[in-house]
Amino acid sequence: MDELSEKCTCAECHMRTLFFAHVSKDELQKVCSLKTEVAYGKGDVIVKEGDKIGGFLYLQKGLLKLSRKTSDGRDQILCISKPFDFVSLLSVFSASEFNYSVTAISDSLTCVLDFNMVKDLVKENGSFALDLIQKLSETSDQIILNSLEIKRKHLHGRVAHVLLFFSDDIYKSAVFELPLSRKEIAEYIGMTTENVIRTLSEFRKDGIIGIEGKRITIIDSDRLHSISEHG
Amino acid sequence: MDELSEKCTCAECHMRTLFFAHVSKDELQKVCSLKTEVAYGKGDVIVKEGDKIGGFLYLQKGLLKLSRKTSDGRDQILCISKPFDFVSLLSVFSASEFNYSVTAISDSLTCVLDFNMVKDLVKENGSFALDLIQKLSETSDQIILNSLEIKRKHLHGRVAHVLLFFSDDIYKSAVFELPLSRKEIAEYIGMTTENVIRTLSEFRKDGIIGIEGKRITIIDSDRLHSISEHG
DNA sequence: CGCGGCTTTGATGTTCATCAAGTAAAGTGG
DNA sequence: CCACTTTACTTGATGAACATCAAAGCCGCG
Repeated sequence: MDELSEKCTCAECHMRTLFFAHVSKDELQKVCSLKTEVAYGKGDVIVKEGDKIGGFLYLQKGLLKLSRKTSDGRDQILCISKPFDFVSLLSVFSASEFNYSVTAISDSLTCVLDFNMVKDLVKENGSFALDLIQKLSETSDQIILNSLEIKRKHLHGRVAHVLLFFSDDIYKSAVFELPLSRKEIAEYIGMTTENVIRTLSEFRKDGIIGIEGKRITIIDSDRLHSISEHG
Repeated sequence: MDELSEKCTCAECHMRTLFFAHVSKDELQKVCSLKTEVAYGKGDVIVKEGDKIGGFLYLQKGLLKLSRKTSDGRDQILCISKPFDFVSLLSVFSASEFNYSVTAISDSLTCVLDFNMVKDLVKENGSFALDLIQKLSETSDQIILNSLEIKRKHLHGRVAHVLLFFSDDIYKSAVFELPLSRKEIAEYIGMTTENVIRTLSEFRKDGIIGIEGKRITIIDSDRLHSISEHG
């Protein structure tokens, strides 16, 4: 118990309420006894596409990107993941290797649990199994829906979409530091770097946003929402 | 037992090996006792976006499309689902309403289980829970990966991709009847109907495929694979 | 300090959506 | 069963959206 709370404050871990709501103290202790916390700096690769799936990965703090390499050597970003949101649940249960790479796009803290422990917990605790299924389902729903939304929009709409994602969903502030390079934004929404930059510049010229390097200020949020929605 | 095998031959149901591998005869009987089989004709709407999630739906025979309406009134098809593949697992566990519509694109037979029964089974049978999680995970992985593949391709590659999907994955034959209209293909791969037709015509002129209405013949499969892969 | 990667802008060409117009096929009501 | 309507399919012409190419400034880092 003491040892547990020394390693990390599992007792106060947000995972407990969200993910382990139906897990007893004893069960939690068992799972947490074999956990490892790892800190990553911005840009660090946490998982590489094709890596053997070892542990069950959970994001405590920070931001990650999930990406894969296309057969012609370019990168595609499938989603940006924040704590609570996606627990790198993708393909953990369906494959023996990761289908995607995971990279920290801001300083991050992960918690790695023993995969077999988690599997045992699923087997033994039906309520936890249901919670896990729900979380997994939500995660994929979100990715699929988001991907369809981006697909249906034109360049301007897509860039607006990304800006609003960071402003509304991640930072909850009109001013924020973009954690992605222009190139990464392009990889995320499926366009070229040049056109991302061009579109951002146009938004600036039209007084919709302010840009100082990576620092973005949303000036006319209504307008940006309208562009995101109707092109 | 007799009654069970009269309703449908649950004992031989393919679901049993794939999905219910770790479910006992008694458990299976309990779940199957409350099942309903429903047949649908081509074009029939099985589930409409926004419908309350009632049962746990499983495809026994046929082909379905999953689609949603965009805010500007167009349709987007997210995936084509065949038996075994996607068990309309999407959003069943994460939402109270369906996020997508489900429509039969060929004559189909579905099996509807009581959702609470399935949930109980998850709670009581840990091995089934793991099987379900794996299936769910595979399904979403497939959709996400497929969506990324389509996204990275140009028109020609996308059309080739769809043709090969039906030829290689679904019908396993060089000759087949397209179950989708040109318009639906367009909705699936994110382009206009006109350009789908134009691209098909070009493939025909180049001697890559044969077209008689909905009947497609893959003549030069290698070439089509190459187009799908490298544009 | 110089090299490589990120950023920016402009010019150019390609890809693709849109518009228009016509044919074929399939359902509908008298 | 046939005229009628609607829906699916097809082709061409045009312009808009977007990628590509080119060139230069900027910044961090060894």
